[in-house]
Amino acid sequence: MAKQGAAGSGGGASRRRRARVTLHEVAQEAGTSRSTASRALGGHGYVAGHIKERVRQAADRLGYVPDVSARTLKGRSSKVIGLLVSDLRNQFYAQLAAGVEQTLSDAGYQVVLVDDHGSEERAADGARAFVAMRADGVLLAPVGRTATELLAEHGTPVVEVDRRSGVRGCDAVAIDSENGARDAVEHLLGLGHREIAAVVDETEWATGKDRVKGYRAALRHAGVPYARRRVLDLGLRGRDSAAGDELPALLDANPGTTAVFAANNVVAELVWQELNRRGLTVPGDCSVVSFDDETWMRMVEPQLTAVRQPVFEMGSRAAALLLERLRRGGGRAETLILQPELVVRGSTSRPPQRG
Amino acid sequence: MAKQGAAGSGGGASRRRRARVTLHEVAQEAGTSRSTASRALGGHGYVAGHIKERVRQAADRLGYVPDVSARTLKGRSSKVIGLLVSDLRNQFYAQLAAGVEQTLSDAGYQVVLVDDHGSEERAADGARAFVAMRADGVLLAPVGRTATELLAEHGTPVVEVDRRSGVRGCDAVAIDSENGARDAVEHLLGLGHREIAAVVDETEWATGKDRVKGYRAALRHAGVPYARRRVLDLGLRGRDSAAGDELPALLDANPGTTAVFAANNVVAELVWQELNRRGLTVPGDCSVVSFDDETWMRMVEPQLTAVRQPVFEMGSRAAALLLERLRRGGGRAETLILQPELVVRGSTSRPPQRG
DNA sequence: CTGTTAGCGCCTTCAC
DNA sequence: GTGAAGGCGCTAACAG
Repeated sequence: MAKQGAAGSGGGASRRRRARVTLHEVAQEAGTSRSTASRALGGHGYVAGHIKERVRQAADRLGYVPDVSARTLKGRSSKVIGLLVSDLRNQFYAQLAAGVEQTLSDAGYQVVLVDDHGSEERAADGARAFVAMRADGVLLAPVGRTATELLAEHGTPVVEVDRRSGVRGCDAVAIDSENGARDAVEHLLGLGHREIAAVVDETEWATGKDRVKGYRAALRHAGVPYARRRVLDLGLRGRDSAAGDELPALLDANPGTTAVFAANNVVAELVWQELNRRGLTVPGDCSVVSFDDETWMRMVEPQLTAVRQPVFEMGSRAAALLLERLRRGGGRAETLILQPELVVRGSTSRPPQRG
Repeated sequence: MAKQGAAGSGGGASRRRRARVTLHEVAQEAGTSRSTASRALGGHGYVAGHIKERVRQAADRLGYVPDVSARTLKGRSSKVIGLLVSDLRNQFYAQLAAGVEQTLSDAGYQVVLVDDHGSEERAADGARAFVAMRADGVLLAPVGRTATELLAEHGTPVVEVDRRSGVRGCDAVAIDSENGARDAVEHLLGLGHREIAAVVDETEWATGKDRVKGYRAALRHAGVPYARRRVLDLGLRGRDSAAGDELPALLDANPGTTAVFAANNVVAELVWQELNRRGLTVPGDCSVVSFDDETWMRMVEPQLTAVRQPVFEMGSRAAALLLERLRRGGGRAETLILQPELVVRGSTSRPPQRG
């Protein structure tokens, strides 16, 4: 699989790390004291114009880059924000991270990324690392509550993204899952579907719970009876294993099913594949709606009807909220709810006529 | 789109950041000096067993977390590695980042993520930030050479991923693009195709250049003439705009085209959509091979024949190579070439018979 | 306007 | 075995 290639032009990697250029040397080069040099570069306090210029040039000439550790230690902000996601390979989190990164780097912050792979322990380790680095704040996408608590303990400002753990009221940004799910299911009901299955990942957090809530609300509102056996909770196992046989079992147990509501991109993928495997046509035999709209859903034929979540935006909004909190300091915790949007495409139609 | 939600349980976010617990306080609590406490926690030097225990407990009780800035300043490693990618929204880079993150966090390092959005300037800023943070090393995925040069200048170890800029021979990990492309095109030739179009993103870096090279090598080897007009270089514009009309123009100008080689996931997407738009069936009217295998390629019908790259692995290998370099210090620069693998699926078949 | 002084939190000699 | 002292690089007081 891998072979050792020819080495590069050589010698390069062997160059020893050069001694770092410090403010002291810049000052010497410019013929001033360190504090003056500091002021000249930092732009604070009084410095004569020509001196400032001289220092700047010296810094440039020497390739001076201020040392963040020293600055941070001195008590100023670290300009670091922690970002904890639970699976970067999932496009959802990748988009989220991209949104976060953009906003933060525009504001001059650095993003430290931790992927906990759904492990509460890794999440806690990440949180500790953020504290150790004196992160100015942290963004937390779904993980347990230990990380949140740990950070709260240390007084690090936290914004939760895509879920609300309810720990101390810290700030949060989330999608209106209940509403989105309700829209999706009402769309199916409006087309005439009555036996609608729901496939979920987890129902422990608000995210999953609310989607089921929305599903039930839509049914109730339409006077369609809710049946527990039509709801499958894969319990995060779906993420690793190939969902085993629970999904097939669901379909087998409910042969009358004419539509499936998939509560996120991971389960949508499983549903789509299972229907294909069975040779069922979509939407002819079975309609499908997904909560979350990924690339592949617009590439397949028919394209999937989906609840589009502004994921990138959610990331940048969360980052902005955190920055705002840093600026303002205290104050009431805020929760921002973003509305998703149902995009009707080809995977939903009227249910097949019963023979 | 967004509305202000109800505030949380209140007061939480307003808690002022508590004064950080320092080694000094731990020492006091344990009734020792700071140096002893330091040794006890660090596990270096001589400390009496019971004292060590006492210090540990004190630290626990107080929730002590050592300060990285101070440690870094003191001259020890920052335990930070920079990661620069050019587009986190692209699954390719997200996977790469995931691989990097996993390996580094397993090794106790923190990952600072910068997304330069293809801008050389942002890349340079990122590089400077890495230097400022005293990053122990940096991983660079495609960007110009300024970032690499800047880091080399400061003596920061760099591993280039998915491309080789050739700057000083720094370490690199890449996919064998030429071979992969050649495999893909030979597969098409083997099926009987003669008029094969190639669509590329860029030909400035080894990555794109080598894929075209592989394409040409396959043709040459099969004695099929190479025609410049069958090669389209979208020049990274494809990433932003909807590829404008260059792709349609390519197909119009080469009506005899029976197969397309798409040099990466971005162009593959464009090609797939364009063929669909034209109502051409795949592979009936036109075969398609993609370099890079994304989720959607296995969801569509027919599934795409693709050159699978071990992207996640490339990330973790690059990270491992960097760690190795940090351990060893100097030595010859190394380049690791990973072999991709052609996965034949449904989007390729024999060319249509000419009427 | 500029230089001197002090100290952020940690670790590492060096004496005891 | 343990404590005292110094300094990493920077900046905020304070003198001058």
